[in-house]
Amino acid sequence: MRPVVRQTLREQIVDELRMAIMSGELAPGSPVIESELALRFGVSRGPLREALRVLIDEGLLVTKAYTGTKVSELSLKDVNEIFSLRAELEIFAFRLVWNKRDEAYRRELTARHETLLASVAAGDGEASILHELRLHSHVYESCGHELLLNVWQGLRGKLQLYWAAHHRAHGRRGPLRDGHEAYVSHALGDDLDAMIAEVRTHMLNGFEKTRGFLAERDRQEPEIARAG
Amino acid sequence: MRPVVRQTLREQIVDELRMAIMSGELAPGSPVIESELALRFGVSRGPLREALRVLIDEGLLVTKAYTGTKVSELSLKDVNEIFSLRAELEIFAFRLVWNKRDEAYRRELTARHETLLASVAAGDGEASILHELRLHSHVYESCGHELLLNVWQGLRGKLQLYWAAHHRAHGRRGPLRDGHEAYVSHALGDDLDAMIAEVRTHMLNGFEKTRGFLAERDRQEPEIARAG
DNA sequence: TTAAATTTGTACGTATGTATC
DNA sequence: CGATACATACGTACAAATTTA
Repeated sequence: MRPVVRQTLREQIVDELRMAIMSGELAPGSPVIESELALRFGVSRGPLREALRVLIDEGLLVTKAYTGTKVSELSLKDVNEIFSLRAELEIFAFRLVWNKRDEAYRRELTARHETLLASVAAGDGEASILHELRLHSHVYESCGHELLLNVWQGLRGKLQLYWAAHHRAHGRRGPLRDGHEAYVSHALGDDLDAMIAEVRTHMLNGFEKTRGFLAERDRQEPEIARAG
Repeated sequence: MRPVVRQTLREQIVDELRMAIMSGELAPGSPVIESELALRFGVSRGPLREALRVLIDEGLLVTKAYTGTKVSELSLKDVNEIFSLRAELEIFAFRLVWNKRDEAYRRELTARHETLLASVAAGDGEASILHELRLHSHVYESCGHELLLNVWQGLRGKLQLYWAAHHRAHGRRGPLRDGHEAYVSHALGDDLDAMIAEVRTHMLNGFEKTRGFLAERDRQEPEIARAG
């Protein structure tokens, strides 16, 4: 017999909804109506409302009392703040892990990079997003600082939400590039200061690469021009 | 007439419960039974469960499915992680605000320090906890980084929960000291590197001051010795 | 195994605030 | 401005699932 799903309904709903949001299946700005979702998931409104509350607290949904709930839309300021804070957190994580790096650390980091390279080579944008985040997660998982890992996972969700939207908007046309050779080689090397500099450069690049897209998006839909 | 409380019941419950937890009225480890609370607050299970979910996500409550919920108990590792992460975040905040400090910044910082000094002089431990956290909050509020402020407020809640327990355990005996003269004077000064060094020292001191208490507590209650 | 305690889930109704016509 | 539609917010009552003693 199977383990019968040892999760509460709320937990299952949270997982499925989070997946749907972060994959872009539920696009940023989409209305999220609890009565509809309850029907779709085949559950009552109680556990569904609790699941929504979890995602609201995570920042993946935004809600206004008595009015409605929708998937978060990230502003340029949000993305800037995510990248700038990420730089500090990731540098801290590398400082913590630096002298504890062992063979397992190096193997796993290399493996994740190769997985990323494979998805990039295959032109799979969806997978590339996941694998890039998985590559960066490695240092947080390795540094032994649970609180830091938690904070990172909160940022990670919003980043993935943004990138999924980015990817959907730009389609899967065009070749992907990796851009993590320096990151990985420094993370395996012996120069901590160089690693720190690389993280700062990497985050700046990440922000610059994305600001153009957001600026364009906000120009195309300046105010939604009161159109329903 | 007053604005009639423009809050939902859930928001009111979250605020009141958070206050009760952080003030120590609900001690760490205390069981939290939703049917009891619903009765006490005079509300139904719906909004109460949603309020509990918010506090669980904040880390102030811990829960196990189908079993129960209780107020979080911080371990030595938790406190260590909070202080170490805090150092990084607060240094980042000072970097951001450093060249934007104006007269309002200096006035407010000085005012908060004087408020703290007053409560210390009055021997009011409860108030001193709040005012110390308020003093440290200032740089996060001033730096213009909303995400950073959010992360800090998450940490702040757990810190306050811990300190309230600390204060209750040690009683209000003994004189309090402030220890923020160097912090404030550097925060008003012109040497950013000195400020950064001071933050690191300050956090180390904060952790060292508290580790003794936690070690003692864990020695007194080693395993709760299967006593109900 | 049973029983108790607690959470978890369902169903349905009403109230309230918001937005829009 | 008023009326109305809509979605959330809240309440009650009951049933089911899970863990622990």
